[in-house]
Amino acid sequence: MTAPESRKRGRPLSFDREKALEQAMLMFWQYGYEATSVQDLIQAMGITAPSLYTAFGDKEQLFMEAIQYYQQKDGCQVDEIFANAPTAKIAIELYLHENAVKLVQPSKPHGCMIVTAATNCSTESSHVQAALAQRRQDLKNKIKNRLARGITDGDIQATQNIEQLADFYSSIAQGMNIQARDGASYAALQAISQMAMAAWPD
Amino acid sequence: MTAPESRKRGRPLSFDREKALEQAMLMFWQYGYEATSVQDLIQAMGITAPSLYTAFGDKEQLFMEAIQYYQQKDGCQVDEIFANAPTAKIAIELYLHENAVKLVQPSKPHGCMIVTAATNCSTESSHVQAALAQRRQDLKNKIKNRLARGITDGDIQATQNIEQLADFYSSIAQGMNIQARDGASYAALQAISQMAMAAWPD
DNA sequence: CTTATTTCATAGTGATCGATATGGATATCA
DNA sequence: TGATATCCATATCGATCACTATGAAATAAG
Repeated sequence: MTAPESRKRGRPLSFDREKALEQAMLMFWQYGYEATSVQDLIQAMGITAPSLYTAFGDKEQLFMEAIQYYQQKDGCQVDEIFANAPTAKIAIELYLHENAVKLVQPSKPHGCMIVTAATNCSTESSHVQAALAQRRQDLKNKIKNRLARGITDGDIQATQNIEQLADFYSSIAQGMNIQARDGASYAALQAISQMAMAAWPD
Repeated sequence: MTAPESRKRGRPLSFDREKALEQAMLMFWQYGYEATSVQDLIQAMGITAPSLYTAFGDKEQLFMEAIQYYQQKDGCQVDEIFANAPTAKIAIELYLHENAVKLVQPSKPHGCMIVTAATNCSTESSHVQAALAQRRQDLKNKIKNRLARGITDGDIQATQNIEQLADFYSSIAQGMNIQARDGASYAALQAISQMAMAAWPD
């Protein structure tokens, strides 16, 4: 039903759309949604304001695309980790480790964009804030689902409170995020995640 | 050496300075430093812009005063808790409990102002951001000192890694903060703090 | 070629940002 | 009383906010 991919008609883009998006992501990641001005963005992306608006819609749509790009490139690949881990405990352990790695990547902003990029928002950007909160909720649900699979697989006792465990370990990941923002090293983050695993109910 | 408290000369303030400060704190607490405009502030405080500037200096000084007011009125009284707790473990336990209470006070913004109010900042407000980071560091140091007292008192083994424990429990407190921001109940926060205590190295 | 389509660069939109100049109002002090 | 000091109300400052109108430049289609 879809028409065959035809060449676009008019003048072609004079910049790499993905590279521009990456630069925008880095700015949003470091400074957050509202604190990053369009002026900051076009400077980092190396394009002019009209180019930004024709290529990405507006600031909010650009941010949403940047979030998506972040999750693909610099976020934890939690689906893959959870699918491949043999037990729920190992799944959480691997996730927290991956989290520690991603929170302090060299020459990238420290911390997690999903947690950090829209915490201080005026009422006008409440949907942006809500969108990130939803992504955090999605992660917590994935944790919960992986724990439930642990019960099915038999490596978690059925009496365990899955909801509570999911709350705890997503809280751990978010606490590690603040620590990373405040300058914690990879080793310090890894120590936190190991201590958190000591609370696992064997 | 200081002169006796003399009545001020000119026209007196027509508003309650402390109540105005409290309203400013609530705005900053909910929306953060940069996302709260001076317009928002004077509306909440019930005063005009010139009154704000003569009474509080500028937006940044008002914010700093609001932070101080927050720590006195709505923050965890950690010094008192740590001083009175009989053991380091009980000290941390009581602190996390107090934290849960303060994070979801009814008819107040959820979460901790010190953690939340200046996470998304442009470069112009980097000193505000740094000031809050310093307060978070202060708290971690207080935790570390209380743990060190535990070694002195004999309720923590001297082989324990104090630094690592302090990192972990301040990380827990900050993770609980994000959860509270995202709508966690007091019961859920309390469950997180109890799970964190399960990681205590007895 | 002409025409249609899209992007580019320049310049500027109204709105809001934090902060203030001005002058009248209200207090204390002598 | 008059002098001094401080505050309040109005109006507004230049700068920046997100965003766009305009028209030239660059491509594809016919």
